[in-house]
Amino acid sequence: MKRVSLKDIARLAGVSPSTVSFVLNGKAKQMRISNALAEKIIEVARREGYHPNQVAVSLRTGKSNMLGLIVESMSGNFFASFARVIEVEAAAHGYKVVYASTENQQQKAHELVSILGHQQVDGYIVTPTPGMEEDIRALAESKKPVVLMDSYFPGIDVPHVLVNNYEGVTKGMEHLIEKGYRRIGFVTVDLNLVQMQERLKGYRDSLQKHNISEEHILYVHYDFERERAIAQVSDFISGPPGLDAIFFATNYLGLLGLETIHRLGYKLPDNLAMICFDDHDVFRFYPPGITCIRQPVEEIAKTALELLMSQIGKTNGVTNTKVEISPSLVVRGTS
Amino acid sequence: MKRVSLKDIARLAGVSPSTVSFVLNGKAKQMRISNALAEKIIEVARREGYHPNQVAVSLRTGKSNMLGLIVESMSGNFFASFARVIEVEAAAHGYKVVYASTENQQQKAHELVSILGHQQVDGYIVTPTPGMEEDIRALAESKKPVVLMDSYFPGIDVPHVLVNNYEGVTKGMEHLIEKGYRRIGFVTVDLNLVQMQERLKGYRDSLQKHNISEEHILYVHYDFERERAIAQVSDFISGPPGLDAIFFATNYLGLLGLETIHRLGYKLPDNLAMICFDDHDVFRFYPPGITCIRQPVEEIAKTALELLMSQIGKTNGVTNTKVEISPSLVVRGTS
DNA sequence: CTGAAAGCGCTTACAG
DNA sequence: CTGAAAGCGCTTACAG
Repeated sequence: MKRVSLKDIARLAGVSPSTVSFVLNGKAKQMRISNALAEKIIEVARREGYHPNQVAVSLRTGKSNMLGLIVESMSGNFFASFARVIEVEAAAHGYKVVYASTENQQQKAHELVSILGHQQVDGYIVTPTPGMEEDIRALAESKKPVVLMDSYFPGIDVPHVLVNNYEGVTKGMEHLIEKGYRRIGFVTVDLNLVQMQERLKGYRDSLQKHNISEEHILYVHYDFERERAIAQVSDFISGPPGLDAIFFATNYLGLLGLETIHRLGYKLPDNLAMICFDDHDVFRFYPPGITCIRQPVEEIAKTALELLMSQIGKTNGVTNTKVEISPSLVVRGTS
Repeated sequence: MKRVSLKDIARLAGVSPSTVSFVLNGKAKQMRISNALAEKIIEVARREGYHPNQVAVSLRTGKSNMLGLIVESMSGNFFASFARVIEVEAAAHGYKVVYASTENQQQKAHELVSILGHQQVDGYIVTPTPGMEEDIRALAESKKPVVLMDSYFPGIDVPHVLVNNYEGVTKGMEHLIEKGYRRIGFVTVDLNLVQMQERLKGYRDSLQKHNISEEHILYVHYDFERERAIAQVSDFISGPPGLDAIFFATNYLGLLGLETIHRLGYKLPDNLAMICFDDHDVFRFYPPGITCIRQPVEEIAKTALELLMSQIGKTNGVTNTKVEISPSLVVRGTS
């Protein structure tokens, strides 16, 4: 049951460990080792079921072949989809992924430092929360490969990839306006995040572009209880001024909208249109007919990983790259 | 920007690396190192921001302080909740968690072997799928700490923890019967999994116990397209024999039920009751009034981790332990 | 073409 | 009480 080591293979093949290492790492040619010998070594390794001890490799090379994925929360469909894509893509590059969720302010710093401190990962993909600014800065300054996603810090030069929030909202607004809606409410959250600002701007610019002067914005408080938020949303939907469409600026807000629909017994004000900026996959829980601005998670994830890989590849510092992915408009059909 | 090593600390403190190692690993007493010296060393380490290189520790000790969590799918609320609990609990024991999802048959074996082969994790928590039987057996035979959850293989002696499926279904059935429902349909999946068998048995035994002879079972085919499944479920709900209650045996089936509700425009047959074996958290997407048998994810996760830790602790072989957690009945209210 | 040797950063018997 | 030394399993200059 003992694991076979490189040395074992060397002994079995009658060569030195160095030779085995060269062959198994594809440097046979380069080291001008005869084909016959190389094949023999490979055969022995295969037969004995040899797998290099990655821990030893890591210690020796200083690379762990692991990536750290730090997200806000592990419960949530967005994370789930995201993580899966990252995992698959990373595997294609020969990397494994270690996850950490920040959940709350305190822990996040700890997690970061802990993983970082032990230098066990070769790079990071992070969904930053407002409190992480300094951690990210530290990471960037120590020249660690990092990619931010879903948000970023305007003051820090780190590559980031996110959905084009502005475009998403304007797309949705165009859709509504084209269908004749005019009294369009916008439900957002009172958090000072850059992506929220962009979404709000999209709403306002769209109205302005079409000469609609009525602006109806509901700011849901960041950390109210759910019930209170639902009450707010419910009032917003049902009360004056008699909106004919509602735009939910986030996934979570859309869910509050869904709950409101439930509460109202699925009896919405006549023809009320609902549209929502969707993370991912919550979509399918909405009733048919609801429109969503879908975040292209797969694309975001893939892009983030590419960005990270290119950083790891060159190792010579990090350039600030911003990639914005276009979201698409999807109408919840009956399938 | 160079990381400080143990040797650096030793030099700075004017002692040998061994002494530093002893002190930092809490073996000062045991090695009868003077308090003064120990404190000095600790102070130097703190000041220099020393963190041991875990890779080196792993190589030397043969322990990685990492756990492998292998699940069927990373997208899904069950995984998300589960993973979070495991992560937190593992951290409390000083372990990190590496995730891998099997998604499909081919990859799973690969993943397993790959992680296992590189001996990078100290133990495994696995949600087994039918095809993994041999992998699990191999793991168990090599005396690796493993805990199965959510399912298990009757033929393999590996500790496992799962919800008490039988109890869950009977609980739900009692609930329905008590409320006067008699024509209760059971929607299940035609997969030969031990937990499905137990759920079905719970349904049948409950009927029998109350002398209800009408058995209405819908077997939804394991890998049909979604539309076809929905059609089946829809027929089952609306068609003869005029069921007055439906029991969905899994989370996924419950979602098909939800979709059916959507399709029917929320107009269910009069007073039709729906009950569903819920993984986790999908619950909140259902309309109010629906009853769920809730899997206590947190408890399952914690138990699984405890089981794993105790195995890792003693290292002397694995005993077959089965832990069944009681699920609870929850009615989706308006909050 | 191939091997002996150093070294990645630790831990831990072993010898004072 | 404390230090010198071996060794975990690899990779990679270096020397033939």
